[in-house]
Amino acid sequence: MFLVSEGFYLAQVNIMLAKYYPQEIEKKWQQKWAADGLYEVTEDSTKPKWYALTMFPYTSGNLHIGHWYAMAPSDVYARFKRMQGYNVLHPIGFDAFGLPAENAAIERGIHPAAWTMRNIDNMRRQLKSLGASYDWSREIITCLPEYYRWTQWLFLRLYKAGLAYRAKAPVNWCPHCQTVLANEQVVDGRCERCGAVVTRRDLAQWFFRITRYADELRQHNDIDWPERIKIMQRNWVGKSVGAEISFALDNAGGEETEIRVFTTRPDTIFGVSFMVLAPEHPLVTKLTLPEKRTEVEAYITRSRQQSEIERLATDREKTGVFIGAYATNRLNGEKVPIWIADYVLMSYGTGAVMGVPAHDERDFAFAKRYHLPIKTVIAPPKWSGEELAEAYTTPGVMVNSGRFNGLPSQDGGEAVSYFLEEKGWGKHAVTYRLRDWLISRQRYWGAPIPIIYCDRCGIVPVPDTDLPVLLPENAEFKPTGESPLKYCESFINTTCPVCSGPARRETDTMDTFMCSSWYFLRYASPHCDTAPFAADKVKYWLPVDLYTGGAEHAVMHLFYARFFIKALRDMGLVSFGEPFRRIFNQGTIICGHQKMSKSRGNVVNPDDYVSRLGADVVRVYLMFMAPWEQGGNWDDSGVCGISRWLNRVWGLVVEKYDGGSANRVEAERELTRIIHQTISKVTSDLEKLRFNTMIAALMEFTNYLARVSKARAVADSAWKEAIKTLLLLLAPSTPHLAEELWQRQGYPYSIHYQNWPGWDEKLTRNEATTLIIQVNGKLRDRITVSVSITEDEAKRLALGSQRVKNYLNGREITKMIYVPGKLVNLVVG
RNA sequence: GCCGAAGUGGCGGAACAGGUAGACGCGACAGUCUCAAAAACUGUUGAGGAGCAAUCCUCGUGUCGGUUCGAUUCCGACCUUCGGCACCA
Repeated sequence: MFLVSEGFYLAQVNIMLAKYYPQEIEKKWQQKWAADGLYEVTEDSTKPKWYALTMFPYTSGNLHIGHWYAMAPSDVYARFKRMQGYNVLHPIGFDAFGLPAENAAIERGIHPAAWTMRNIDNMRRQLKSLGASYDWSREIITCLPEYYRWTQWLFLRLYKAGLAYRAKAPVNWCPHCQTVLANEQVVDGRCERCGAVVTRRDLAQWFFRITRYADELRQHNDIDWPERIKIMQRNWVGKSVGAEISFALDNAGGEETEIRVFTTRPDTIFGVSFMVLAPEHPLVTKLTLPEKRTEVEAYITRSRQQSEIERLATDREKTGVFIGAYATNRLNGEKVPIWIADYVLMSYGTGAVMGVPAHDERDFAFAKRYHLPIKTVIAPPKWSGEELAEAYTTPGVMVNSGRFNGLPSQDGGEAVSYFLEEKGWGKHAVTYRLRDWLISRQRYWGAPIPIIYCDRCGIVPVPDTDLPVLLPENAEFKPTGESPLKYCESFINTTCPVCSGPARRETDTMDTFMCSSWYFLRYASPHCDTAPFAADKVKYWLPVDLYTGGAEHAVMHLFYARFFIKALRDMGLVSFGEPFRRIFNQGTIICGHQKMSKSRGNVVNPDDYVSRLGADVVRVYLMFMAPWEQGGNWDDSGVCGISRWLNRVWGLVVEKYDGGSANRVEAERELTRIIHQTISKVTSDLEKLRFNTMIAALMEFTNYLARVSKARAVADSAWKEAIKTLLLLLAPSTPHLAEELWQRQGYPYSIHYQNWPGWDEKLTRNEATTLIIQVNGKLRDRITVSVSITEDEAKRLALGSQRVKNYLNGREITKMIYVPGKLVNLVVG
């Protein structure tokens, strides 16, 4: 190890030039790059653009090695693209509003703004030490008024486009965070942030009409996204195609005449033997017979008390209550009993289902439990009229279905739907699982919703000219279950922009996912003060070419951002419909084969390694330990291996090479071949984001060069060319080391704007190869041959091999397989 | 339960349009240097076996089958791990 104590370093200072001392060169180059604005970019129509974006970090205080894992390889790729001649936008910023900051600030008794800004200072210092090629002049911080002014502006655009509305609805309430949550932030009935069990509340809240884009959000046309994320988004939208069907009510004197249900299986309508309403369904109180009232009300109370988790448990036995009323299946005139059961959800479809026990597992279980009739109307293959042992849910042929008998399920469903439409008893229908996005939060640390309530004028949007609606600094922000802004008199009291009468401000703040739904647009013109973004700059830079980050945002950030862009497109504010052309999810980094966590005490702090070993070493190690998408295990001795390697690289370049001028054709031809092979391998690995094998190729190249150096095998000029290539290939991965050695070799500043080396395919080809000789598929001999060997020659060599003869034992060869230039397989009986 | 990804030396991982399994690195062992240690450098390192030796043989990519001249790679079943979905009518 080159690790040295400070004292030792000072004593050895006279030999420093010969040693790799990353701390020194890294600081030096970082300062120079910053002073020169090396990575600051402007629009340039002469170059192709590349927008390389890494998900911006949340301002939690300290960047851990997981952040590095997200940022180092993506920076390597951005640098690679820059050397390939792209005009690369590689920005960074901070996602700064939100609950964790607020909670942490409360715990520590300081203001969230102070806490957040202090964290940003530290994180900025950490990020700079990584040596990433960020354009710091474009830094954005979402909690500053100059940013959230435009978040509010965008809220108002959505409001004016009819995409933001206020409604009273049962919403998810996190009792720990003391705020409502969007559906996307509830995971298995628990708060996505803190894990508390979520309860229901009826509150008037602001929603975004994301459901209007349900169909488009299911499609991922012309974008290169991980299959996993596309599937999650599609599942989240949850599109179901089927029919909405009306069942007749004939309760004498009642005003209600029908129950509407949604089904994906209109072909099973003749199998309906009961109806089920959600306990919260508005018809329940109207239809329940007096003698059933007590029992029904008790059931409703019980299901209300149940938590989401209990209600969502799938292995629970189905329960329900008959309410005493009947509905009529208009297709066959049958009267069926109406039940309520909590397996039917008010929030989906019409909140009512038709019970077809023969062809639905849930209905089957329910019918068995309450002894309801099970009537087969879709015949399984080879069915001969016997009772079904379990629900038959796959397609079949319609039976016991009157005029529809004999139709296969698919066609039958269509036929039934058309028939219903004809009669006015129903229609084709599509239902989505996706709900509108609830964006109100009853917490302090967020952008205020720019809305004013006036007794005379009602809901009045804040005029653009009055933006931003500033978050008051002096508010008491401890959570109470209501927005802290409610108690801030100076904030809440205002005048109506329409009638100038006294009015009150909306006191809720916005979900922080709103801030991150458009930040990638802001980077194009981060200081624009007349609009959230300058249209021409967005036109130049967007969409993002490669967006990298964790997979945990599949149905939150990535989903919301897509919605935003589609809405902005429809308002004419942007000209594209997808924000991110390609998405790549890196894996998770662990330590000691366990997830890193403060409680386990296994959190790896990059600062320690950067100060001891250098940022270049950390960058390379993160890339080398495993494929990027897989994540990996942080290992202290592994990182030392990288240190050793970079030391050897340093030595190889700095040491005097004296190869004379002798003409050594063979060795130089081999060197040329290996250089070209390495360029080819490194380039294609980088394109595929296969950083681990890219580094391995560079290590092999270094090992090879070490042998060449030791043998003084090639002339000085050839050696110089080899070293030049090595440095260029290293530049994206080890920017400081490469820049330093580049300068020492006398090349012009900066290596990071040099052209990426090209290669000649012809020169990568080997002259000799190893021919594999097999007998019955087992390796028996290897012979070095020319790559241009003919089939006959290869077979002759195979048959001539003494080792092969030992195996043949005089047996007859029945077949010979030849793979050109690679292998001969002799098959014997 | 359903869908998806993955199981390779002591460890992280290479190699898969089917064709030399274990690149590269870590660790370990041995050596050089040193009074010694660290660092650095050099060599060995899948398992088992034969030989003084150079060498050679057998087995080996989660398990069991199949296809094939040949399977880590393709097919089928199963086991394990990790993700995602899960009363959505």
